[in-house]
Amino acid sequence: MSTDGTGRPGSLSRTVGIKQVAAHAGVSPGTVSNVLNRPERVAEPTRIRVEQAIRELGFVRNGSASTLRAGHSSTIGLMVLDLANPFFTDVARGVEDIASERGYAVILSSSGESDEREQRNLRVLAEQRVRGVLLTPVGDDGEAADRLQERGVPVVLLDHPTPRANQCSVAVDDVAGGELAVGELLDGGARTLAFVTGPSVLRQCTDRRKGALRALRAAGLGREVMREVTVGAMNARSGQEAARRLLEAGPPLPDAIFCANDLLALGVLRVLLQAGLKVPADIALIGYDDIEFSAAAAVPLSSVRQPTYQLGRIATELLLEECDEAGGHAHQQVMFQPELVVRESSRPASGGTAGGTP
Amino acid sequence: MSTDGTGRPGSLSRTVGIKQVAAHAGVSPGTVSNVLNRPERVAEPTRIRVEQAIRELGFVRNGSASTLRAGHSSTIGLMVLDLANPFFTDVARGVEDIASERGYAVILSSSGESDEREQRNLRVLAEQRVRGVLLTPVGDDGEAADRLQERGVPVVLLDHPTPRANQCSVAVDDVAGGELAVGELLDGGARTLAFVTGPSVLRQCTDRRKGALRALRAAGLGREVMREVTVGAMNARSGQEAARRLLEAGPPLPDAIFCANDLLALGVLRVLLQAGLKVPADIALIGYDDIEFSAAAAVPLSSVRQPTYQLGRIATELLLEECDEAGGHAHQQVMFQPELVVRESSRPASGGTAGGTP
DNA sequence: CAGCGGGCTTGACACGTTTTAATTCGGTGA
DNA sequence: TCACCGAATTAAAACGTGTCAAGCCCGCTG
Repeated sequence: MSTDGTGRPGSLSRTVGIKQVAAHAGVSPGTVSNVLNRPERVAEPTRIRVEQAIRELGFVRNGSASTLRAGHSSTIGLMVLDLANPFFTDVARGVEDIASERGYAVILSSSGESDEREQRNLRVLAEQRVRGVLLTPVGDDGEAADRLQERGVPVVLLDHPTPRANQCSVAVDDVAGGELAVGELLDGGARTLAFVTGPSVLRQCTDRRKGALRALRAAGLGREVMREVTVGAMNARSGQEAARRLLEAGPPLPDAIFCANDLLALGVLRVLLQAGLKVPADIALIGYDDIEFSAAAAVPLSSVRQPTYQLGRIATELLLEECDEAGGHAHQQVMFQPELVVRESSRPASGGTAGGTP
Repeated sequence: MSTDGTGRPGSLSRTVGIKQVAAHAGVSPGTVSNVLNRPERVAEPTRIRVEQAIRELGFVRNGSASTLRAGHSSTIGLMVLDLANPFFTDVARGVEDIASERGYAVILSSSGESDEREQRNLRVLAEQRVRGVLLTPVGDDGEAADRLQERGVPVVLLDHPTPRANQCSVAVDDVAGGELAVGELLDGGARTLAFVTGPSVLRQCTDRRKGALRALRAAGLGREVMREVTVGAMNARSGQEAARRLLEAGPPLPDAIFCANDLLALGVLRVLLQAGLKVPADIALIGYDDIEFSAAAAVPLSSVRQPTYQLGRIATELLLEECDEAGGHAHQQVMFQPELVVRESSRPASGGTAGGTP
């Protein structure tokens, strides 16, 4: 009874490893490893015996040892700007679906729009020797991505286009989106605007602004008709702050407000309504992302829809392709087009049940 | 420029490990390890030399090797029911704040309310040899937690009370919360109710139901006045489905609806308004969790607030305490009390300023 | 029957870090 | 002068798995 195969009668046989399994099944450790990694190479009866031993001992493979030996783990990192933003949780769903389909696990991480936290968390991913990283970067310089790639970690930029040919990216045309949004507001009759936006280090913000300006130009308006309100984060709380600043600024309120995302817009909406303003009659409003809650807001929010879930899926597919095919991988820059979703918040004139694009 | 310090000009610098650093600094690998883990044990000048070598070579420690040697990593796992639920992302914020404060990284994972995914993801965490796990379990039997604990992985149950004295848990009294919610509806004059809820494997659902029934009893009403609508998931889409089922069921609509969480409630609200019903005049509504979007809904949603962020913080503190103090850790079961938040959706009598849809 | 080849299995080493015991070295008290 | 001390550093032995060359067994062919 004392011969449990470990040869260490004195100590309680703690961690069960590949060796214990091997002893219990009467094979060598190498064979157990083969059962785990290339089952086709091992004869049926042996395989079954080993699998049974695995079950009986409750063996779970030690990922660190695997990773150490292989040089990389079977995990990918996903770094987003804000986990509390439904946009990113939708993306994450797409990522997880594809990854788990292919046998990869996902380490989810959020930079909270902070450069410093981005760096810290990327370092953790690097220490974990993740197989690859999906990154929505805070800054625009791509330095973080470069450092990882130099180290041999494939990176796919997520919701961030890149001009460089040596990396993959998946994004949505935010300039076009901004143009759509402001175009809609102008179509609704607005002549003065406000643009509520987050930190300018976020490409999403600057691109959507660029699109907004383009729409103004197309309508023959100067950029001076658009007041800009910049806040520190792209969430509802900051949206409220922005709206308060707008209201405090004085009576000549803009005809309409374009918010760089829906969270900001929901915050703005809340303060406007509390102030007794009618949306869109007194002031029109449009957001960006078309998160689920926008449709259910106090005034259903017009927005710009992105293929969120697809974004995550495609990015993950590209990343895993890059991981699997060592050299022969052609980098791609994928760009989706956004879609205008008109609800009640953007059009004072057309109060229609059957909204939709003209 | 070709002399990058590695001495291998031809190939892209091989993986730089502790050995390369040691060679570059003219010390032994052991000393480098000491610099990383117990800097106080190494003399000032050597330490500085090593630190410089680390910077020059761009060394990042190989986490798998550390983990392998130590037997466990410096990461904790956080497994929630649904990442798309703002309740859980708030909790996650609390977890991350404490964890990173203590030098731990967090692996975020979601079971999507699926038993199978919970198991699969817990296995991944086990393979990664996480230091401990924060778990909001899908089932009620605690079997998953047991298996981990047997393997020596500390587990703290999150948003899930436990009667067992051998594990920690942090939770909010959902029975009391359910009672508060239905009490509010009854106070508003409702005499017939509907309870919209998710799968009964979720303790949150069954406890809130229990509280609801308790409130009915307290008001001298029988449980037959409360119709139950059970859907497959606790999100807005399922809420919409529930509301449709309620409407299709026929004319004698209940006076009020209690939803097991705010996502369900938002979905319900949307369908009710689309059907031309006035909330709360025609039908009152209350949710649970008090997520941020509830206050901004078409009809501001009454709800039951939980100390979400605190939940994450306390749970993490307990977990890390259990990890650090090997034996001398006293298990605790923490239970918070929820708080009723009354807005417009729950009281037909107390007329709000603005109502329903335009 | 010898030789051969193919399918399975084995054994041993390497991965990068931590840790323990051992070593060096200059200094100090007896 | 010597033994001894403490501080700083080193050498070497793990940790559990994957890999790969080598070995084994068996049936088949010449």
